[in-house]
Amino acid sequence: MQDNIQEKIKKWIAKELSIEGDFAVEHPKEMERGDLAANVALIEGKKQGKNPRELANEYVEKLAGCVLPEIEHMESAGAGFINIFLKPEFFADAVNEVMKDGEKFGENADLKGQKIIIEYTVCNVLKPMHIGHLMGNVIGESLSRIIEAEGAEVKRNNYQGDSGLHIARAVWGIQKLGGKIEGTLSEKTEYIGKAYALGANSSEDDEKVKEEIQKLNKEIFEKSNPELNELYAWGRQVSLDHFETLYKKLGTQFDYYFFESEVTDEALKIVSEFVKKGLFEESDGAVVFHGEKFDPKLHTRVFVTKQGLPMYEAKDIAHAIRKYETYKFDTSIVVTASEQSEYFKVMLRALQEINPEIALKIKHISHGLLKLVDGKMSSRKGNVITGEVLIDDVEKMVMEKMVDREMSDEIKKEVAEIVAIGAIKYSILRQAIGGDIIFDFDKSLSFEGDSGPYLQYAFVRAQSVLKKSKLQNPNVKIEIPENWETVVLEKLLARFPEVIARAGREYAPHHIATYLIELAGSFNSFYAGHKIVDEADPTSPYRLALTEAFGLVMKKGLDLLGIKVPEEM
RNA sequence: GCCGCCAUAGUUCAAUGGAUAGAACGAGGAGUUCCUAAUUCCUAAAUGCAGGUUCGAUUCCUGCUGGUGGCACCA
Repeated sequence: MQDNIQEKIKKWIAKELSIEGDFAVEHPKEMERGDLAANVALIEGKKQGKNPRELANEYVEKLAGCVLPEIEHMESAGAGFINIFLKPEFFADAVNEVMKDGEKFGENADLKGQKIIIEYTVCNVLKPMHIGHLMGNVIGESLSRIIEAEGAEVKRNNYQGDSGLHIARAVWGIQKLGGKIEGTLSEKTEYIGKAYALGANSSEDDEKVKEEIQKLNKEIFEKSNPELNELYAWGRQVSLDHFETLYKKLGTQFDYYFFESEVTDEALKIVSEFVKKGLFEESDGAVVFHGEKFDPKLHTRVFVTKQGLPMYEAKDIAHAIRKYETYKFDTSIVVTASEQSEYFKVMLRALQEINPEIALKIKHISHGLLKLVDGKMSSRKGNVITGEVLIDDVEKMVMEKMVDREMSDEIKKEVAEIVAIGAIKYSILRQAIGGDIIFDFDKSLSFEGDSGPYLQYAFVRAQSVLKKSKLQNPNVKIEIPENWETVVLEKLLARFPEVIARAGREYAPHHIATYLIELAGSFNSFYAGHKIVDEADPTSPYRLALTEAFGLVMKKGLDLLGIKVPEEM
C-alpha cells in the first residue's frame, strides 16, 4: 500500500538493525535528496556515543544486502541521514491506484464511526453578512469535507443569532427610517444594514437612545408589543432568505439550523438552577460567572443582565446541551472568529461544571479576522464589504479576463462564478486558519501564481489534453515506459493521502492548498516540457495516464477545499 | 493593569526539532511553427532583539520590543 510505505520502511530498518523504532522516516524537504529519509543514525549515534555520519555509512552497508522491493537505493548524507530512493515502479503503482480509486483516492478511515458536528457561519440576523462571515463559512465547509474524507459522519450546523441587543438596534433603526419597505431581497437587506448601523451609531454616544433601545430589547424579548413583533419577524425573514442565497452560491448545505431565540428560556432556567448551586453569583443586579475562580487565566463574565435577559454566554450553554440532545456527537467543532477565543474558554469552563461530558467534547477553532488594508470592518461604522458585493465584484473581474474566449455568454457566466468563488475561497484557505487575513482587493484576489484560478487552470489544461487524446488514442494503458525517469508530478501524486491525513489531524485545510499549488506547478512544468499527446512517442500513453491521475487528484483536492472546477476557462 | 494570539524576502503567505528556510506578487532577464501564455524557465531578496534547552531551534522555554484580540450587562 502506498500510504504505508514510511511505516513499512521504518519497521524494516528497526528489524534489520535490531534497534528500537524511536526514529522517523520522513520526506526530505527537497526531493533531490531522496524520496524518504531516516534519522536513525542521528538518534542511535547519540545513544551510543558514536559519530552519526559514520554510523549512517555503517547502516547503509548493513541494509544494502537485503533491500525491500520498493527501494531503488540508499545513501548516507548530511549530518547522518539515510536517504532512500524508491523505484519508478513504486510511483507508477501510485498512478495506477489513483486511476483505480478515482475520486476516492486519498481518503482514509481514521475517523470511521465518529459522529462529528461542525458549527460554522454563526450569523446574526438583522446585521449585514460581511466578508468576515464568508471566512467562517469557507473554513467550516472545507473542514467538514476533510473530516468526511477521514470517514467520519459529519453534520453541518448553523447557529443563528436571532435574539439579543443587535436586534433591538436594528429594529430601532427601521422605525426611524420609516418601517418596512418593498423591493428586491438585496434592497431590503441593504436597508436593514443601514438601519442597524443607524441604531448602533446613535446609541453609541447618546444615553437617551441607548435607553430606548434597551427598552425595545426587553419588549422584543417578551414579545409584548405586536408592532415590534411584526418588524422583527419581517427583518428576520429577510436576513434568513438573504443568507440562504449566499450559502447556495458558496456551496454549503446545513443539516441543522439552530436559533438563539429557541433556547433563551432554557438558558434562564439553567442559570437560575446553578445560581442555587453557587456556580453563578449575583453582582450589581446581574448574574455572573467568576471564571478566575476556576482558572487564573479566565475572567468574569455576565450571563444574565440586570434586566433579566440571557446573554450570549447563557444561551450558548443551553445551545450546547440541546445540540447534544439532538445529535449525540463524539466531537462538536465550533468555528468562530478569534475575538471570541477568550470568551469561549470561560463559557466552556462554566459548561464543564454543568455538564462535563458535553463540555469536553466541544472544540473551538478560531479563524482570525479579515481586515481591510485601511483597518477593521465594522457593521456599526457601516464600512463593511458584504459577501454578496465581493462575489459580484470578483465575478466582474473574471468576466473581463475572459472577453476573448470563444464561449457562449451563458457558459461564460457559469465559469466566472466558479472561478470567482474559487479565487475567494482559495485566498482564505491558503493560509493557516488562526491568522488574520489582510484583504487587499487588487492584490489578494490575484488570478495568477498562488491562487485558486491557477489550480483550476491547471485542471482545465489537463482535461483539454485528455479530450484530444480520446480522439487519437482511445486505449490508454498505464504501463511505465522503459527507461522512464520519474517526474516530480508522480512523486507528489503518491503523497496525496498523507496530505489529507495531516490536514484532518491538524484541522488545517491550508496543507491541502499548499500541496495543490505544488502539484499544479509540477503538472504545468510537465506540460510545458513535453508534448503529452504524440503518437510517435512511446511514452505518450503513460504521460496521458499521469495527466488523468493529476486531474483526478486536483479535482478531489479542490473539492476538499469546497472549490469547484470548470470544464474550460 | 491582567490574560490570550502573532512577529519569516519590498509585500502576502509556507516550512511534521533536522541537511542549502519554500512559494507567489512585485523587480530584472528569457521562452510559443507544439495539447488554452490565467503558463513555463533563470536571477536578486528574509527567520524582530537577548538569553536558555538540544548533537541540531523558524519550530520548545524565559525576558524584551512591536502589533493585535479579550477583560460586566454586545454577539
